[in-house]
Amino acid sequence: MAIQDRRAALKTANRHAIIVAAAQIVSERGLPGLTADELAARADVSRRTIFNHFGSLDEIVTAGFIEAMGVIVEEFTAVAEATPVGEGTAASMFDEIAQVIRATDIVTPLSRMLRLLSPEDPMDAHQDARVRESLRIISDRLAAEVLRRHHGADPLDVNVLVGSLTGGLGVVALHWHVRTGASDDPESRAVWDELVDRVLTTLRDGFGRARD
Amino acid sequence: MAIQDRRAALKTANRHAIIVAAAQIVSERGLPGLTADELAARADVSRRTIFNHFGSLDEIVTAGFIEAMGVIVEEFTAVAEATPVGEGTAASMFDEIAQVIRATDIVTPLSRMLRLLSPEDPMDAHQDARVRESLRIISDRLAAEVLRRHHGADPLDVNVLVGSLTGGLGVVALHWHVRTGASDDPESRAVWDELVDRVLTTLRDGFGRARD
DNA sequence: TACACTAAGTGCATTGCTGCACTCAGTGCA
DNA sequence: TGCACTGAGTGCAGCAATGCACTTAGTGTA
Repeated sequence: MAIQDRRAALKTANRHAIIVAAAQIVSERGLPGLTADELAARADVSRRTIFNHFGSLDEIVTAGFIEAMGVIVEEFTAVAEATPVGEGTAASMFDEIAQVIRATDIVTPLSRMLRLLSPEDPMDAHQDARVRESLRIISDRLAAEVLRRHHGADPLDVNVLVGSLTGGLGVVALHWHVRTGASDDPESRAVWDELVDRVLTTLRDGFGRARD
Repeated sequence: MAIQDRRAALKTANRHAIIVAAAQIVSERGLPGLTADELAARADVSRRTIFNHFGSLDEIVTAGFIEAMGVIVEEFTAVAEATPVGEGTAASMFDEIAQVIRATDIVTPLSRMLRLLSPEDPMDAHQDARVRESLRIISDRLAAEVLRRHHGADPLDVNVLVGSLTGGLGVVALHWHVRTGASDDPESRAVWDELVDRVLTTLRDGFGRARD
């Protein structure tokens, strides 16, 4: 990692300041409360600078999303690395991933992320795309981790496994958002755990055995 | 006073940061301790920027001197404006100025200024020029204030009066520097007051009556 | 319905900062 | 005494931020 010169450092810092300021404003007032002028003032840059870094206000919100996403990925990685390697069967790989998912604090960053979405219509196409993108990132990361641990595993199997899991997680996330408003409190966390358990159990036992 | 745009504001702030940082470094290590690299780091600008603003390191020290000078002038002005106007005789004008001088906290800024000078040789020509310049500024300011208050006063009389006073003050300042190292503490302040009293008394009573 | 206003976004020129390479002067050491 | 090193200062080009004017789209009001 090369040492940044002052220019690169300033550019990076300003980009970050814009993202952070946007997230704060949206958090306080919602998306309609985000204006370029106020964002510039809060980020301590000129308005023109905002558009030097980003094509639109919407893009900044997405960048905030991706940053929060990065937090989840980091957590996943740390927990995954601390999770014992199993036998390499499909079931043991599933259990490893399930363990990682359960052991990772997803609610904190997810709550922050989902609050960046419009509260009125969490299911609209644009925001759905954001959630999908996030899940693709997580999926890739998890698959890479599993393949790293199990050299002999068939990549297709792994990707199907991981894809199914994260697909289920995506549904959970949106369902949880609708149900709890993505607030971060003991009740919403209980709901999250319950929903996660449900999906993990269903996927582990298979859909053919569901709801005996 | 026009509102500065961000560029002008940054330029001003950087210039000031350089001056302040230089004063700090010199205060801690003396003039030989001032290097462009360290100054840049402390002022949080690039080294090249320093020379965008100033022609030399020496010029920065002088700028710091002039800034401290500005503080003295401001104090003088404030105290002078709060001092009652006398009858307009030479004696009363002298007393007004003497009152201003006594009522003004000169030691604080002067201590800071003199510490910017080389501690080894406070009397060398280059630094002497700085002190002279400072006294000329004060002298001009005082003379202007006296003439403002006394429209009927002869400018020559006023300038002789003020010039003699500030000349005497200059000697006091350097003598005080040699004697106390320009440190700012109760002892050095007592020395300052004693020296000032001495000069004021001598000038008020005249040299012919000194040391009865 | 037309107009005025507001705010996002764009184009372009300017500004001050910055990086880099260089010169010069001073210093220390073999 | 010559050389290597260090640090102040200089020249020049590039960079990112900035200012400013403009366009476009959306909204509200008469």
